[in-house]
Amino acid sequence: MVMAITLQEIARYVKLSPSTVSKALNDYPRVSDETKSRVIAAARELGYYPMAAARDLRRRKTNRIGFSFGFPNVDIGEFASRLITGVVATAEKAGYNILLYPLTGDQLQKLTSICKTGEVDGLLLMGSEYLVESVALLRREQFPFVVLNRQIDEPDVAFVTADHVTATAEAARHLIDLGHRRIAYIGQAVLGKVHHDRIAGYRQALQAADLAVDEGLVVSASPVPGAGAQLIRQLLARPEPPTAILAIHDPLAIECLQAIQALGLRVPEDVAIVGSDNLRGSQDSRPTLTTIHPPLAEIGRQAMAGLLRRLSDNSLPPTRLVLPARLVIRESTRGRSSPA
Amino acid sequence: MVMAITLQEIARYVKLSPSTVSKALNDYPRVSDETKSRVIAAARELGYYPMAAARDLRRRKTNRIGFSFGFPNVDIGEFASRLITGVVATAEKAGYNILLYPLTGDQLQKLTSICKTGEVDGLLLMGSEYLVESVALLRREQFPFVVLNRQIDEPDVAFVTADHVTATAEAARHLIDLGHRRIAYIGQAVLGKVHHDRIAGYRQALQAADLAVDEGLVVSASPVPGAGAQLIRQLLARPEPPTAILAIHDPLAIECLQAIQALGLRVPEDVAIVGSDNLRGSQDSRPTLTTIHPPLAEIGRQAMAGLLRRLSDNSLPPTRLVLPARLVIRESTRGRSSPA
DNA sequence: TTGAAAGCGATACCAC
DNA sequence: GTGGTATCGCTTTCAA
Repeated sequence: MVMAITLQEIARYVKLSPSTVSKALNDYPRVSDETKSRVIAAARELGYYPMAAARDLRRRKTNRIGFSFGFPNVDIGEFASRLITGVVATAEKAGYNILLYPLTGDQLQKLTSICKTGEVDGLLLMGSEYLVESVALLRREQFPFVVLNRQIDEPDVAFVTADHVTATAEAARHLIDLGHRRIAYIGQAVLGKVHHDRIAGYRQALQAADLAVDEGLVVSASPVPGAGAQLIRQLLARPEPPTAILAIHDPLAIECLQAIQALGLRVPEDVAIVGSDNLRGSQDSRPTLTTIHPPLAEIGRQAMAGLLRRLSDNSLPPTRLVLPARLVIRESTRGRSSPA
Repeated sequence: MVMAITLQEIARYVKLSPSTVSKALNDYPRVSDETKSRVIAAARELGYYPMAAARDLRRRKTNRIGFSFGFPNVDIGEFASRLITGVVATAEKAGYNILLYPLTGDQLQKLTSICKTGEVDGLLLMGSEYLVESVALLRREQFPFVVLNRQIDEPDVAFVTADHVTATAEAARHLIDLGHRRIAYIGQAVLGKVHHDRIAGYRQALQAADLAVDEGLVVSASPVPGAGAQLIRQLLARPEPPTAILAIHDPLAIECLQAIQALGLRVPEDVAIVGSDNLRGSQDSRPTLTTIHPPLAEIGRQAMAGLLRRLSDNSLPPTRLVLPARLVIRESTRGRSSPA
């Protein structure tokens, strides 16, 4: 890697002091137009780019934002990549770059180090098992951060998420409108708040329709393959089996769907099913899957924008956003139609 | 963000010079064990983490690796995220972090700046429209990099990719073994070398089976939705329509599959179809999709490992790896079976 | 084995 | 409007 040009050399080249050159390049107010253009020309000519480390050290600012996520537990699946896509788009426009922080091992220690090394100016935090402790830590360190896809109670914590409660209620109501009376909810307790939000939405819709909640129909699957299929078999073996299933995310929904079909039942005629997240697979399954679509890229964009706002003026109130999620109705509830 | 502890303060605290403290923390040879442990204890006690910018400046090394990708053209879909997952896993173990570089606008200028700002020690380059120019530029700058998922001719350029030629030949042979004689190839010319590699594999398999290549069956779709369906209709309207399709990637294959079904034909009975990349959707389609599985996470791991090797000793020969891709046979060629 | 001092490359304060 | 100089926090000779 060939030695790069420094600001000093530009200064010598144009016969000006380094400080003036710096000012010219950084568009300071009191530099003559002529000087400015001469310096800029020289910089371009010599192929000058300021060395990041030196600049960061002096400015105490890196123009980098961290994106943290559980790993390999959470890993960079389609879900995270949709978030990142939005994050990157907004960051890019503002001249920021994204540094990936997989949180393995001692997550809290990792976070501490992120705060103290000053490698990034702020952090986007994806829900992990230690979200509560992580939030507490970052708050204590007064490190700028925004939580992705989780709602946080503490009023000074910034977050951007989808409205899981309302979306789930809407999904349940959709099923109720179709005549379903025994609707099961299959969640994953490991998903924490999202899990509870969905249950809340589920209850809300049933109550609004004057339907009693059968607690035996509200279940949690462990996050291992096959757990959903197992639960489906148990649910459908009940004396009064459900006629519809709400699953906490699409892969689980598709696993359920296939388990239902394996039992010789038809979807949606015998059992209807709704997933969540609108992952690619939900369009490709047969029947295609009705699912909740959370605007993940938009969550990423808004979270990034909120973080940038906070960095530019930390007296601004924290960004606390619950974006609407919409229900995408497909064949798994509505009945088959001709392929789209 | 609360002011962090510096090495100076540790030094004062343990009544040693900053240089000694630095050496103790960085595990230098000639520091007494007692001093070392005292310093380490103090650092832990005071919650010291070295400031990244200062360290990077002095060391001329950041322990960061860039991951560049076309954006939004390429964007961070499932494909890129599988690569990144491997990259991150390997980087993490070696104490490196990944910085995302979406290449928008003037890609070559972006690359130049990546080289010269010294923000990262090396670069993983995902194929983009300007891959050839990008490679030339990085070579000229003598910046350490490895190309992902593309084979590069210049012998000193490092890359890690899957064997598209052999994999495509294997897929074609699979179809031939099933009795197919008129096999179409639907690619996307924008994918450059991969596109040509697949065609080469396709020809190779046909020739090996003494089948003539009907050039009318080798087509390229533009990368817009619906382009594949359009081509399918044209191909199937020919006097001698193909009985099997090789598509360059799964989304295109699924689009074709659905277009075939929309014409009232059955897959695989009337037309068989093979995709590539083994994306999630390929398991969920009906029928499920036979597809080529490139070991993307492994490509990411190997590329990262190769880059690290090069950074530790740049006299080592460049990592040039073509990893085997395997054919995953599912219902779209084999015929339906009971759901897995 | 420890310490003093130089310096990495930029920015920012304060004179002029 | 321009320049001198200190400084950001750390590593790294070199001398003791």
